[in-house]
Amino acid sequence: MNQKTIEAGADRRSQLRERLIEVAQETVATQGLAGLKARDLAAAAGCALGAIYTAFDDLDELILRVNERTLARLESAIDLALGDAEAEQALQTMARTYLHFARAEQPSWRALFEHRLPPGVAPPQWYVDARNRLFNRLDAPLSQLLPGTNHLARAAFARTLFSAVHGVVSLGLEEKIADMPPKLLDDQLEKLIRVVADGLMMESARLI
Amino acid sequence: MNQKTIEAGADRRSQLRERLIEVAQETVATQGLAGLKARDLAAAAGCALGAIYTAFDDLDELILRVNERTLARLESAIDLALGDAEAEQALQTMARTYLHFARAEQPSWRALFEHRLPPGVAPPQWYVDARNRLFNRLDAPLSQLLPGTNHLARAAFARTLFSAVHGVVSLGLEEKIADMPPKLLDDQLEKLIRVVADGLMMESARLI
DNA sequence: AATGATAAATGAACTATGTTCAAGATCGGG
DNA sequence: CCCGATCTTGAACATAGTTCATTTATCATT
Repeated sequence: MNQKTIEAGADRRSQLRERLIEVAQETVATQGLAGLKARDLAAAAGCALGAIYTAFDDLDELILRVNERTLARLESAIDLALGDAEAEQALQTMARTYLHFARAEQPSWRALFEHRLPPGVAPPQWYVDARNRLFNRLDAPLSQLLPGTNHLARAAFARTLFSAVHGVVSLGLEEKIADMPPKLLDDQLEKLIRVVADGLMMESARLI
Repeated sequence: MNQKTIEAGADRRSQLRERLIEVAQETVATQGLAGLKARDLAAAAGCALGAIYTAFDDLDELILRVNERTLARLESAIDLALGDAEAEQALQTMARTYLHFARAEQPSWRALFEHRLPPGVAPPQWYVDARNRLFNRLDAPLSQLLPGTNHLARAAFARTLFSAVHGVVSLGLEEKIADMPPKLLDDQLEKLIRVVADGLMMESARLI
């Protein structure tokens, strides 16, 4: 087999991958992770059941690819919303955008956190990287709010703040706990950021 | 059939329920929700496969009962740790206890949030109540920190604060993102509470 | 104690799902 | 046009939760 053949094969496979990711993404967006079934997926993508496994090791890999795209959309939404706001405003905007994104794409967003790899299996590096890019978005506004702190400390707190916001959004949108009027959730998230920003400024002041 | 027979039947069934909950709880604690299989469960509890469905409608109901117990243990751990600490210290203690509990019983704790009911199915009231009891634990310290606020506003923020702490713990313990040294997580959680407590005091001061 | 009616328990069978792989289809080079 | 290498296919397998006809146990009555 010559080079051309190999490329043609690789190309067909990557076209199939692309189609499967798109179809899966659509399913996850409308029916959530639990709605993703190998047989339905194959039917919707117009390929054989077994073909899925020529494009991906298993459904976990496909799900991670779908999640990667969701993370990319989330990143875009945040970048778009950010503009050149600064410090507390930037944090407020990011938190609000995160909440809006989660609301607008609830099943896809939930899939980011619902999906679990088999025990002992580490997520691939490309996925870890995609996630870390999100945390980095917080670094600039935090360095404005906390001048003079070192990068590592800020990165750690950036992650903490992201997690806190995620927790509020996550449990806030979960009806299992108690349904929360949308306005209340908006306000609570804003309050949390305001309180944290105030608290951080107090920390800074204390050190002077 | 007379009354006695009915009672004997109900009693046997409730003994079976108890045994199943205990065995399931053990499995969830060691292998997580994903490790809970109907056939293994029946074998471990020494009953027939079908007997599970005489005691519970389905595995979801059993899982909710297991989760109810986990929530009860979490409540106990928090009450025990609290003693009569006040305001910020109480919040710090609760957050720390929550983190410790999550670490000590990671699979059981994770099961609280991993488990999803089929779409459209609401959780039973007894489960919602068990969850709300947790949020209420935050009310007393918050009312110290925010004197003069009304109960509803405090309850809303109590939930927000719980969610924020949960987010930090949840993503902090998740290796999928990036593994976090335990000490760093401890410190970050403490910092978040300190910052929030400071921020809240500033809010209060502003109103005077 | 024996009997029959009623209830409870059982586990084979059914459905649904991810995954594999032997068999067939496809394709390029000679 | 044929051969061998490669890719594609979907039936078959493994493993789930759930059901229900059958078996077993229980208990009031005689």
